[in-house]
Amino acid sequence: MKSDIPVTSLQRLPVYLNYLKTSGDGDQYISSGAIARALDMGEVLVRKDLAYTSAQGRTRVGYKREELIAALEDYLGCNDRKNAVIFGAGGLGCALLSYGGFKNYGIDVVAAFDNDKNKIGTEVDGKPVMDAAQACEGIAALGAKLAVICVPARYAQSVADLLINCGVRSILNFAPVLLKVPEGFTVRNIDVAANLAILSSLS
Amino acid sequence: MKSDIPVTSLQRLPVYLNYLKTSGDGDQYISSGAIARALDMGEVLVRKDLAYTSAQGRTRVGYKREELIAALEDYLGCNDRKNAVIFGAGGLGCALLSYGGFKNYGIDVVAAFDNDKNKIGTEVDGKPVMDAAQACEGIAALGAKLAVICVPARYAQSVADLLINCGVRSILNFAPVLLKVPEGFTVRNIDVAANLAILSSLS
DNA sequence: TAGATTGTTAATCGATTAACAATC
DNA sequence: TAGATTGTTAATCGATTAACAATC
Repeated sequence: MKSDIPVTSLQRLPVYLNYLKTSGDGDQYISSGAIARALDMGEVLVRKDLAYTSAQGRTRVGYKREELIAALEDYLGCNDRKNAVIFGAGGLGCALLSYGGFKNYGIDVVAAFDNDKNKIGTEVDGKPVMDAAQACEGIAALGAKLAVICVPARYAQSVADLLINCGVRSILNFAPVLLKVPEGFTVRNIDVAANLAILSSLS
Repeated sequence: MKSDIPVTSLQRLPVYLNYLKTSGDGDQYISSGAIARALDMGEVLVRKDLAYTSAQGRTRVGYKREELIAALEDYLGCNDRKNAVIFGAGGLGCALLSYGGFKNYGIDVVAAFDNDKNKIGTEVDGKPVMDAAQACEGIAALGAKLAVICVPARYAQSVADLLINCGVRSILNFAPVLLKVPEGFTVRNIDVAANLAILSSLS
């Protein structure tokens, strides 16, 4: 969709958005310099990043706060409703089912899938845990194009294959394995344990 | 500790390690080219990354699998036992308390802290949820230098301030805010919702 | 030996930063 | 007007890739 923006820039846009949404100091305008200082970045970088969106700065005053938020939300697709499903209703999967933060980005996490008989049929935060064996029908019915993999590493690739088959386009993968997906599909990985290990190596 | 390695390289080391640990095909040796193909990377990059560790390749045959794993584990500090605590015993915090993946990196998640009276005194996977008001004593007693912040965004900075004060050196932060910490302390951020939003922007 | 592989030096590429003209 | 700010072009920096000598 946004093929021209570097991923590094794209990754910073939610940071700007979060900052802007939580830092209203009453002023209608905010400059790239003020954002840069608050987030400890270069101000040119901020302007470059913001230039990928439809945001228009005004010389002398900066960006209109409200417009900038709207431009970021628009660029990040926060106004498009998208359904996401979770695969694996363990601790992490259930935590994500009830996490409220996705709605800021227009994402509804609508269901989880699992193959544990004891979990199937239950609800978490009003969202159903469904039978993994019926995942394809479920995903199709829900129109989900986004999925989050929260199963143990050894099952992750087969879950990914299934998801790809069911019409999911993008996968957020918490399992510590590299998933192979066909051209045109997208995966992002979050390895929590590795992140903590990296952190501890750095200090 | 490892101030000379680029963070980009450091971030790939756990990927190599996971791959090596799960891909034993019986062969005693593995080449950088084989790793590169499996992980879809350049082979020179793999060799450069591995060269930061104590791994020694052998011309003609590649790296001895076992030695390479050992070198990566050593470099990443998997053999040093480190205690970590979780701040915030909500869904995510509890999921991390019972997540087994940290032990691969020598990290023991030993306790969580919360200020909810109903949670204090309970256990999750045999690990205690303790009173946030006693966090400093607890962290000192446990000798934890690593912490994971799983509280709502508006509390994250004050929790970080507390942690810094209690002797924590490194923080993994799941709250979507930029934490300010003094020089010499390290923070890594994981914003799950933003990751899903980025993913959906990419497709 | 010929071929496969490492490890290193040089070249390229991409992202960040610096410089600066334009604007109000 | 002078000063502050944007947006863009040029320079720098760092990471990745290409080239290649050394090795067995």
